Amino acid sequence: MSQEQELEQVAGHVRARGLRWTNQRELIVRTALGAHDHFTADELLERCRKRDPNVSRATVYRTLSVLEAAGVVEALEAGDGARRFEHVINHDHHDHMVCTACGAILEFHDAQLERRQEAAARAHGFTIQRHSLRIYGTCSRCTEAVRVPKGARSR
Amino acid sequence: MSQEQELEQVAGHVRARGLRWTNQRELIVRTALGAHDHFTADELLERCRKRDPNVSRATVYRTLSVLEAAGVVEALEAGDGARRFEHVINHDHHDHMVCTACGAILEFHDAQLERRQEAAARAHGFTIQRHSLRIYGTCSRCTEAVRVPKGARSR
DNA sequence: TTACATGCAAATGATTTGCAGGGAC
DNA sequence: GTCCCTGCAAATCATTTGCATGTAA
Repeated sequence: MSQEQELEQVAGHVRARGLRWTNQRELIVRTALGAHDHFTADELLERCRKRDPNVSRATVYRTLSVLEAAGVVEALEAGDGARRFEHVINHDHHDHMVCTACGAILEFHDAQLERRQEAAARAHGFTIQRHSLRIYGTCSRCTEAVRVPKGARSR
Repeated sequence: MSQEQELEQVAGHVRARGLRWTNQRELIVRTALGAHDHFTADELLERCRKRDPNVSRATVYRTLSVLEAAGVVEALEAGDGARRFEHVINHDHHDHMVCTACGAILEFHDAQLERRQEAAARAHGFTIQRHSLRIYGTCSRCTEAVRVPKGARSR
């Protein structure tokens, strides 16, 4: 699915909620869809401002709320101060491994893991809406750098 | 293990790091060990102040950092604004289900789930330090309340 | 004696909000 | 025309920090 089609899809979600589809929202969504990383609200603001320096920080935050409620983006706590977002439109669900050495975020998916979670929830009479699994540790590069500090480069 | 013994153990951890064991720290640790819930820094402060109204908020935050580094408490993001803590001294590791309706936090443990996570990490060359799994949804009581709203009580 | 700890108040940083004007539908 | 949206600045809220003083070890 092209990004233009995704944009239309998001516009639909927004309008379906009786909300307005504005230039700012289009710019913000376009920028978010174009991001291939886990960005903070502030990073998104900076990227939007390269196209339109007048977008306000408040609008970015407000739009992120709308998008989160509409299931267009998801937040994850990476451990640094701010929340990070990723767009999940037409993306399969995945979990994250966060490298505490270099900050890298790896995405991974394990069907069996998902099933165990569902089973655990069921066993407690709990109805799952969503879940958040983050594994903290060191990525292969950073683990290697500690073990063999020869060619180790910082950060 | 009695709480007094746990207290001694924590005091040992703190002293082992070359840090001081003060009256404030004892009060804070005693209060944290006596808590059977997932408390915020501010809630802990309030509870401490019932015994000694002079404890400062800064000291509670600073002590929580020390305790977290020493592995005495662990933080979890419950989704509401503030971080919540629980003491994990002599407690087995567990994950959490957070009820988005009433705010209840259920603890659960699933050995197979843990093993799958380790396997996933291994497959990516990732070295695990710790992990955080939270399942959001509605607890059995709240799910029931929606399904059979007869005796439903608001919250 | 010497670091480390404490209380207070001020600083920080992310996020939210009140308000007056603008724009989507 | 009616509500919703936007930008701005100010407000919030959790958490951190500078500093002078206190105190474990």
